Amino acid sequence: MKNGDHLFLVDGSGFIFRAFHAIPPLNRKSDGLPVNAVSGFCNMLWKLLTDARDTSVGVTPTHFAVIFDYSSKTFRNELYDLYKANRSAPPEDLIPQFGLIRHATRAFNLPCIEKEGFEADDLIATYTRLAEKAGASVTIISSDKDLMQLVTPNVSMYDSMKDKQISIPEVIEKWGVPPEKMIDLQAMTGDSTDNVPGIPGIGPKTAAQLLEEYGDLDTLLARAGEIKQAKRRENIIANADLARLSRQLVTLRTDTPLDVPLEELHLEPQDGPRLVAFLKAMEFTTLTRRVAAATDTDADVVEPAAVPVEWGADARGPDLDKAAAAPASSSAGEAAPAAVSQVASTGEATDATPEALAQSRAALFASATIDHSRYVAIRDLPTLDAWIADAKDAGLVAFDTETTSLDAMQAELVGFSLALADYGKDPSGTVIRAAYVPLIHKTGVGDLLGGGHAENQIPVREALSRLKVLLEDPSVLKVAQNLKYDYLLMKRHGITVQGFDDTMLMSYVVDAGNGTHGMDALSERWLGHKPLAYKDMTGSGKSSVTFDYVDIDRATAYAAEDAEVTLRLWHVLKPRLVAKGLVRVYERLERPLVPVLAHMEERGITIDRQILSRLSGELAQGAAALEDEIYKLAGETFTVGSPKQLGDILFGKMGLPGGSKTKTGQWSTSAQVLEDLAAEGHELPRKIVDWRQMTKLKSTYTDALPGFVHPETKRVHTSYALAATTTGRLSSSDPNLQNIPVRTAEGRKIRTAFIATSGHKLVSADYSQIELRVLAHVADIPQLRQAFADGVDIHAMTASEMFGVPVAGMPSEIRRRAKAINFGIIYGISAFGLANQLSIERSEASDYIKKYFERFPGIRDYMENTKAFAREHGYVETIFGRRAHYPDIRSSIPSHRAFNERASINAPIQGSAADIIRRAMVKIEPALSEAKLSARMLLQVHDELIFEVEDADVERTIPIVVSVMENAAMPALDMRVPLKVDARAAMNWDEAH
DNA sequence: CCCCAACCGTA
DNA sequence: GTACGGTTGGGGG
Repeated sequence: MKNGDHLFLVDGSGFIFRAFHAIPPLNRKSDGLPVNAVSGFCNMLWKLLTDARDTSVGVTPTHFAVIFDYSSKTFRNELYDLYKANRSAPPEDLIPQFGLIRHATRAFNLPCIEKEGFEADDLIATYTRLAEKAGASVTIISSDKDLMQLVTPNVSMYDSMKDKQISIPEVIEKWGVPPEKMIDLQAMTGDSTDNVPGIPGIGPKTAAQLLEEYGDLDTLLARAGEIKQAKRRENIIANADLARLSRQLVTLRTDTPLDVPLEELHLEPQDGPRLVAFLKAMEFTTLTRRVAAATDTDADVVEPAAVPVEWGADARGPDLDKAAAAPASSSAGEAAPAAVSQVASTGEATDATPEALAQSRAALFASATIDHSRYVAIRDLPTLDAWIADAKDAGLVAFDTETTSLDAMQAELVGFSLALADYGKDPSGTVIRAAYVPLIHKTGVGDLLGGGHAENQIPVREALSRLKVLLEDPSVLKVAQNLKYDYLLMKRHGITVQGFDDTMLMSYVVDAGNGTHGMDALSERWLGHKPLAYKDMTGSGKSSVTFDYVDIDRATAYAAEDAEVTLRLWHVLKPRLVAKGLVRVYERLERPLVPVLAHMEERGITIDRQILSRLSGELAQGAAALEDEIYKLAGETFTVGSPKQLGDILFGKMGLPGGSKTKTGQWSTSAQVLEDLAAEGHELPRKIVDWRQMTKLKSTYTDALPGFVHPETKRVHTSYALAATTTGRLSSSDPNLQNIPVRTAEGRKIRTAFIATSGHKLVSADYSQIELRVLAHVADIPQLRQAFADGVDIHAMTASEMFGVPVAGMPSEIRRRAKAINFGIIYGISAFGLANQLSIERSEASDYIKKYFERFPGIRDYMENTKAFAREHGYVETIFGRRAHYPDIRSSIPSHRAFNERASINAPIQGSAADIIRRAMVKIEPALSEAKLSARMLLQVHDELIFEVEDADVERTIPIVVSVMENAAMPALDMRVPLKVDARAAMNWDEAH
């Protein structure tokens, strides 16, 4: 080895642990062998061997080795028998991968180095110093802090998962000390994962500070008596020996006897067939293809290698070894003769009634095997036209799009898939066929530059013109999973889908509360089939590609399968909807909301970035100033945002009385606890509360929102989830516009940044007390009904009933308590919760509840009846018949049971209110267009709708919106309580609200 | 890279 | 005490 050479040393043992946790589970298709870490390892090696210059390492290796730990017992155990004693056994799925990774290393033609009695880190240290002495530079592929002591101007580390080089400045940035002081720092802080003791109470911050002051550990120990803080001084003096022992443990040995001399680490050329054989055995198709291409190997003629699998001490049996050696299954999708897959026959009778036919078809569609090899890619117009004609004949087609993004406003259409059922003479003759229409797939893989347009794809415009005819024909039922996404995407291409069903929403109506409603979950639940994973097509994380870079055969298997699964799910779910009497809920509260929400998302809302940027600056200044004061009060710097560190300061160092504990046993530092401490006159907690508010507003809102401004529309487009909650509420994300601050004056400033475009106003219309009104209706409480009919202050009325105080001149504290009780009722009240909310004794809260039930016995009846209903049926219902399931309501664990009881008391109230605003939303667009008004609905925040309205239309819009909302329950239901809506117009959301 | 815990914003 | 989603810190070993 000579000057200018570059040695790469991979910390194989470190990598495998980190990769195992960092990379999602990946199992070999043919036998389920876990291979996620092996996959990450192979991809990393390949990248370094071919592409190192393009990573942040920036150089090409001349020498290369992978280093492993030999076993857990090393010379360090002789120094300290507890070294690494608290390591638990590795996860079961990791065990076979240890051996596989060594096989992988050899398949890559790289030295695989380990030595009994030494850790990988010692071998790395020894090679590193030898290479350095020879004039070479070294890159250690690891992010382990234990190796940072090796960093010098010639030696750096590389975190391959973050593509981050770790040199001297990075070490200083992270630890506050240069690499040569890392040993002393680690000796002081210790390491709980390796069971290195260190000095108790000294963390990295303190250690760095002490090293800064005293230079090194020995000096510090010698002069420990000078330390001002009494506790710290005693600690260090008492534990000096532990620190010295720890230093021995963390010091890496640079004199490890080497079996493989440095010279033999010289990088040799790849053995293409050998590596391909290994990768084929692992069934890493993408990497196999890449390696085959780069090494000029014909992958088709290479047999998969026979790789033995070691399951460790408690092996799962030899059959896995056999399976491991078996050849990989052939890949799907090449020139299939026909796109048909036979639906399995269950021998069910074919009764003539529609219900019976549907039931027997449901069983058939649920029980077939899915065969990817039968899918076709449609790559010419005549074929597409034929499929569309067949879809029109059938009157039913499953439809799915493939795109470049989860964000429908930014996504580019890459292709689409269709699935059709030909029912045949009787159900057992039914066949499903599915096809994918690739539109803009590229050749080559995404991470190589360029990649041209793949051949034989129908031009997008032609395909869309044919698709438009199908999608806009209301007589053909389009079935999709999460149609809102595809609807919005198609709308952006000038296509308005008409005549559709959505399997996600069907599932949601049937099963809210019973698991999620994504396609993979539904497929497993109803079809017993696990569809191909999107991640397996595109990869994930930094190395992922967009779907247009997935090769067309694989894309066809994936996309056509999605359409087929959707079609099958529809056949299973539709009869269930009928059988449970939920068709009306689906058709009136779910399906019609798809276009309504898609339109709202497409419109978006304007935000004023200047306002946010100014607020951001103010918050940054405020937070920085508070930080200074916080450090001063704490007597040291620390990460204010870390509840753990904060807890140590407040309740350890400063000795303040701790309030509650979190479920992990940490002292809670919640706002409630800090407020209590502040009330006792402590300065620091108040500052923390203020700091938290400022940083919260900054990070969650003022900093984040501008990032959501769409590059073309210049507006913010949230995404509403229709099937995410158990109760029937919507949720909003990316960004969440349902949690924009309003309670504090500081927070409300953020709302001023939500503005109407010029010539327009924002109109906000919100239901007043809708949940209490629903409660008054469902529980039929005379006093509540009367109060709402009379329009009196409901909380004051409650207080008056309970405490005998007249409404006029009601003290605010009494009203506050009544208000908390009213909310508590809606939440399925408990004495514990009410006591917490009001900061009173539980016994006092109990008395309140008792009193409340005496005055409003109908509410106790409602709560008891609801619990009994939930226990009997496993679900509860809203006033419109929507169901929310609570499968754990019969749990034998009292706390779980109580939780489910409270939730099932809340669900009919929250859910009925959600149903009401859903009905309003469905009715509002037709009402506005009937009145020829320009108002456009933009946002929903559970009990509030926000519109953007031309100035001239504002006055006429408000009464229409109010009327639609107040009458939204009708005619389905005549409520015993009036609904009340307040509406206002202004330039921004803060003033309109 | 991903997940959890803690915290906090909304109705 | 209900229902959500987002951010940060910290762990994994």
